[in-house]
Amino acid sequence: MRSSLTEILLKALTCAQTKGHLRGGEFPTPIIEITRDRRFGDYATNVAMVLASGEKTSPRKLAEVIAREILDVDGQKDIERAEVAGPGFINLTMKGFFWERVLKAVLVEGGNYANGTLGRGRKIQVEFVSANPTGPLHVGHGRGAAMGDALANVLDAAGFDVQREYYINDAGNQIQTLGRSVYARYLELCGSETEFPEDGYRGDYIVRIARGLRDEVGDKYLGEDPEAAIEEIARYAADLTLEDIRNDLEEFGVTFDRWFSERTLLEKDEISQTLDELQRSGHLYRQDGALWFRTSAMDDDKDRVVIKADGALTYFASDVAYHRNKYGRGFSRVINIWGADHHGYIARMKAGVMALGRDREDLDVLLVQLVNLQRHGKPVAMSTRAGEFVTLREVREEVGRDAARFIFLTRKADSKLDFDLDLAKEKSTDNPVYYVQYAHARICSIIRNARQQGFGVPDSENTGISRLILPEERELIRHLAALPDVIEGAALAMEPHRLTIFLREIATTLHNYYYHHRVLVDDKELSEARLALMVAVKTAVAKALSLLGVSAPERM
RNA sequence: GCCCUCGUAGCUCAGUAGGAUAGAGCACAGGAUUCCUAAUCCUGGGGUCGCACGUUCGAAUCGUGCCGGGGGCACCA
Repeated sequence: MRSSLTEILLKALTCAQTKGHLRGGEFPTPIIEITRDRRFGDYATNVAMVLASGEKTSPRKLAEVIAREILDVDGQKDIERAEVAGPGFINLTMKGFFWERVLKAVLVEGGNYANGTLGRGRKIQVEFVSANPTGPLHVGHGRGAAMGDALANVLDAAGFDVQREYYINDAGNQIQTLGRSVYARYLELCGSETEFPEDGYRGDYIVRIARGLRDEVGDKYLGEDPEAAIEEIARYAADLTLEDIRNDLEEFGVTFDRWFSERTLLEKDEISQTLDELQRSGHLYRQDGALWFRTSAMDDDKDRVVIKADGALTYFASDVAYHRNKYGRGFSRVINIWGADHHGYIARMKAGVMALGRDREDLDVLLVQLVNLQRHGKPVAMSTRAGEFVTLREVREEVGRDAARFIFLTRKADSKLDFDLDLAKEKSTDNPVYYVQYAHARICSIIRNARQQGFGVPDSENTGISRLILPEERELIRHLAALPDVIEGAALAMEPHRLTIFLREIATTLHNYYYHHRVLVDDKELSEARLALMVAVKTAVAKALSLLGVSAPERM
C-alpha cells in the first residue's frame, strides 16, 4: 500500500520539475513513513526537507508546492489531505477508499497477505543450529533455532528462495572425543577398570548411550582393539545424538531442507580442491611446516593455518571448502547463524569467502547472544556440574513450544536475552505470548458467535468500510497496512523480532477495541463490516505468528 | 594491548534507512465488566537517550575521543 504512495510522490516530484518548481537532477528515492502519531496523518514524507538545501528555498515553501502536486497526481482517489507541518513534513491523511483496498487485500489474499517481492526469487541460504552431534541441544541452540527458522520464514515471505541447512561437524576431533567418552562409560558398565578421558564429555547422556550400546551388543567390544572400537562407537554415538537432535528440533517445529555432512566434503575431496584453488590464486604459503592462508590481506587480524605441521587439516580449511560448496550450489547470499562465542571467527570466514572470489556481503553472520534463564527474576544455574546444562528439551517441556519460540524472538539476535521460565508459563497480560494468542482466540470466538447468530460471512467485495468510522477501527486497519513493511524491514535487517513488536501492538489495539466496542450489534450491516475487519485482523495476526513459528489457537 | 558489541524510565527493552512533544511492558498508585472469553481494558507519576566534541535545517540514530558492561584475539573443535 505504501508503495503506491511512493509512486504518487515520485510522479508529483517529476511534475513539479517539469513545471519548473524544482531544479533538475536526480532526487533521492523519497521516503514515506507510517506516522507514529495520528495527529500527523497516516503517512508522512520528508522529501521537501531533504531537497530544500539544494533548491535554495525554505523546506516549508517547497513542501507546499509538492503537497499540491501530490493531490493533483492522486486526483482525489486515495488522499484526503496533504498538509505541511512542522519543519517541512508533508502529512498525508488517507481516504476510506484507500483503507478499503487494504482490507480487501487481506481478505482476498489470506495467508499470503503481506508477502513481498523484495527477494525477486533470488536463492538464499540460512544455515543455523549446526551444533556438533556430541550432546543434546541446550537453550542457546534453541534461540539460534528459533531465530534461524523465523528469519528463513521472513525471507521467504519477502520473496527470496530460501534453503535451510544444518551443517554436521562429523569429521573432527570432537567425534573422536565423543567415541572415547562413550567407550570409557561402556567399559565401566562392563565392569572393566578404566580411566575416563581428561577431555571427555561428562554428561549423563553419555552414560545413557553407553548403556544402550551394551544392551545392543553386550560386551562385544571388550576384547577388541580399542582404536577400532572407539572409531565404531564414535560413529554409533554421533548417529544416535544427531537423531536425538533432529527429533528435538522437529518437536520444536524446526525442520531443515538439508543436513549437510562435513564428512561428504572429505569423501568428495572438496577440501583439497579448495586448497588447490586457493594455492593457484596465491592465497597460501608455507611456514614452519604448516600451510597458511593469507587472510590478513582481507581484513582479518592475522593469517590462519589450513594444514597443520602434523599434516592435519584445520577446522577452518573445511569451513572454507564448505562455503565454496554453498556458493557452488547457486546461492547469491549465505546467512550463518552462530553463537556469540564464534565472534572472532567472522573476519576469517569473510576473508575465506572473498578469496573464493565472492563479495564480503555475500556472507552474513548473525550472532546470537546468550540466554539467561531465570525463575522469578533470579538466575538459574547454567552449569550445575561439569557436562550438565539446561537443555532445549527441558525448557520446551516446561514452558511449551509456543512460549519458548516467542520469547526467544522478543529481542534482536545480538542482545542478551533474559528468559524467565515462570513468566513464560504465566497466563496473564505479563506474558506476551498469551497476550497475543489471546487476541487471536478472542476474534475466533466472535466469529463463532457470529456464525451461530446467522451473520453473513465477510465478503471481500463489500467490506462496509464506510461503517468503520471509530478511531480504534482505523487504527487496526493502519496496522494491517503496516504488516508488509514490517516483513520487508525484518528481512532487510535480518530482525525477525520486529514481528513480535508488531504483534504486541496490534494485539493491544484489538483488546482495547474489544473492551470498548461490540462487534456483534443489532445493526446487521455494521456488525458485518466489523466482522470483516475482525477476520482481517485475525488473518494478519495468524500470519505474523506463523512466521515466528508460533501457533494461533482458535480457543484458549 | 588490539578487534567487535552494547550503554535509552527503578527493572527488561522498542525506537523500523537522521525527523515533529523519545515509546512500551514490568514494578508502583488508583480505577473499569448486567453485553461477543477478565488470559482483558483505562488513568497516573516517572528521562542529562553513558560523557564530550563534531557533521547539518534537524542527532538516541552518523563520525571521533573518553568512561562503563559483555565477548573475541589457538598449528582447538
